Amino acid sequence: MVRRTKEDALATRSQLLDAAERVFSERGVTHTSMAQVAEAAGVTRGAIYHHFSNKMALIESLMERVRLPIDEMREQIAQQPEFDALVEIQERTNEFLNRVATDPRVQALANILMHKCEYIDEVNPIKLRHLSGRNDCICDVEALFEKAINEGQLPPKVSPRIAVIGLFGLVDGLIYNWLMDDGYFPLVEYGEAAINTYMNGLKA
Amino acid sequence: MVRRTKEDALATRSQLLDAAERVFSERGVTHTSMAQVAEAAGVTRGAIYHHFSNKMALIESLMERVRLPIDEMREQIAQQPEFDALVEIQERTNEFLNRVATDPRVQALANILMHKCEYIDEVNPIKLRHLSGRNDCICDVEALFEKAINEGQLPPKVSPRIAVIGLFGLVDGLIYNWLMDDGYFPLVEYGEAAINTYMNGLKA
DNA sequence: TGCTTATCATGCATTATTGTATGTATATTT
DNA sequence: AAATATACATACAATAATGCATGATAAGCA
Repeated sequence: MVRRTKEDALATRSQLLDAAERVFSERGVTHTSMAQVAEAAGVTRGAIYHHFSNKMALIESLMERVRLPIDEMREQIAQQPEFDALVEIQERTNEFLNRVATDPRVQALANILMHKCEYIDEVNPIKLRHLSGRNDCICDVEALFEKAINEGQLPPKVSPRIAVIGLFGLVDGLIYNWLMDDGYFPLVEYGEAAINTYMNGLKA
Repeated sequence: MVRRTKEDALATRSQLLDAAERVFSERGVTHTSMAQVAEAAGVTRGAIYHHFSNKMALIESLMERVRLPIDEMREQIAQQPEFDALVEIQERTNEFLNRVATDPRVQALANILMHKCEYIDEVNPIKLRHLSGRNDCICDVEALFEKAINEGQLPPKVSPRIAVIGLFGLVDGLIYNWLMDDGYFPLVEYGEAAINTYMNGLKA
């Protein structure tokens, strides 16, 4: 093609990211060549190398694209301090499960991260960023658990640290298994039930 | 080298599998070439291609090597019908966590499966075998949950299906997160606590 | 209006990896 | 003891992917 306008270039960039998201999620990151991404986006490799210096930069941009809405959500939640800490935890996790189950883009990203991407040294920056984002969420929820304990919603013997590690393990594991064998079980229904069970166990 | 005896050949094969396990777990499956596996095993690619037709066959053999002990364990457990279903479930899961945390070979395999291997179409047979093995375990535990419900250890409103999905999600998620950020939390201690919480939640 | 630069396409050289073919020496068989 | 098959090492050809260099065309700007 020829030189397009700036908006067109932005659109091309978006198309490339969309295509990468799809193709990576379908065929795996390292098993997908830049040419295949380009083809899926309807352009040539030249377009990719113009917008992204290499595959890792492409992936980084993919991650950056979802980091923004996540951060927004965290800020938004942080602004409205919730009355009931436990309810907030449950609502957040359920909301998260729902997003994974219904939003195809979130689902594709989760699939890439959990099943279509090898964590090797080269992707360390991406991994670190992912872990850092996770860690922020973990801290949020841990604080909520602490609040719940202080307000007597949970017995004081509960360790907020262990509670949050278990909760995140449960959520991640549910999503991991659900993505691995799609349709094996209804994620939202079973997931909410399992999380409810876990939260009840904390109260006992 | 030269022609060795049959036992030597078997040893070479073992070395190759050991090396593959290590190197795959460290650097990822697709990011590791056959030459690197051979080098780690102290042989050349010729040795690999003599024992395994390609990388997929090598991985399949890796999986086969752990499937045997797992099946043995299942049979062994099946032979001694346990008195207390819930205790058996807990003991099994704790045993599993312990194995992952302490046995470096099990740990390497789990790491490969969860973090160092892209699930693409080509590894479908491996994935299917993995899922089938999982499914057997899931059925075992589901039956145990049913038994626990029938014997009044759990309230009848509990769905054994959902219970087992949640439990496996929890265990897998704990291992997944622990492997992702090694040393982040003590797997056995926190894991047992979280599982205990979950099981208590089922009783409520 | 003319120059510069952004947006891509196309072609090329390099590299890495794979699979196989061949070689070789020894174990195993007859 | 001769023949054969095994257990590898080595060499080679084919493929594919990457990164870059170059080309083309129009947008943005003075």
